[in-house]
Amino acid sequence: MTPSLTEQLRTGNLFAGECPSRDVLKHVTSRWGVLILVALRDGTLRFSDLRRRIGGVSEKMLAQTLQWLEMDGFVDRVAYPVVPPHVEYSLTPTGQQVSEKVAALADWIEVNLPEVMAARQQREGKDAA
Amino acid sequence: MTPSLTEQLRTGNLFAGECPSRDVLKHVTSRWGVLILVALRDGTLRFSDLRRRIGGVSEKMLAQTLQWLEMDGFVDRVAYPVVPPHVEYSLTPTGQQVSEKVAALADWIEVNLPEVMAARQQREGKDAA
DNA sequence: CGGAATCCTCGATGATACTG
DNA sequence: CAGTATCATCGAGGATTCCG
Repeated sequence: MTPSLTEQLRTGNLFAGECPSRDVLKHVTSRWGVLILVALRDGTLRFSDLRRRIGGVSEKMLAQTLQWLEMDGFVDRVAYPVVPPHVEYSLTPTGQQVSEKVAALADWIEVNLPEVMAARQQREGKDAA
Repeated sequence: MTPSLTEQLRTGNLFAGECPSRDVLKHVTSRWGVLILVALRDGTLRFSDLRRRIGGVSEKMLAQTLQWLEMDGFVDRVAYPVVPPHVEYSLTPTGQQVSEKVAALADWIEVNLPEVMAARQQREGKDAA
């Protein structure tokens, strides 16, 4: 309970139901939010680039999730007034920080997927045993 | 595209829509999954402990999310055959690894919440400006 | 106490069509 | 190309009740 002296000032509290930090968490850990943040780590990408890169996203959800992340200050959107439209998305400095954490989680899952799958198998006949 | 020699074997691919890693990500980053994994870092907790600790969870979702995490091998469930029932939840070794990543993200959000809130304010009058 | 079962709501997500 | 608008769907999540 008592925060250590070295602990940074913790303004938000995710365990409190009404804390706005819950919204930020929701955006970042949303189905496509995670993948967008990870994808943009490679650099600036266009809308269609992201769409191709992230398997299964619809245009709608990609646009909406990008807006969430843009509102939270994680993603920077630059639209060039040309025809046809040209819009580039990139991570803000703040966005790079979150994406780092998110990517670490994503990486862990991708690397340790076999162990998780194995664990599920174990559970299969657990009751019967 | 070409993985570095030092890169660990990456079995899963979150960018592929059909990859089972998507399910793991869904469980871990679910609304309550994140908070459960973080809460259990402090040690073994009972069902009711978790319920009190995590503001806003319903019994149903707590139970369901715990089952997801248990199936994935992240959470260990021990039920003592006594009356009234006594069930303890704790992190498995694998679970401790994911929770580490998840907690890092959660911490970042809690600490940097002010900056995110500030970013949102900036966006407020963006169009008008 | 720790659920399981049931019913219900709403938002995330999807599919399609239209536009600057 | 990069959306927006609209309509439809599905499942996460919630409220309530019942049980060992």
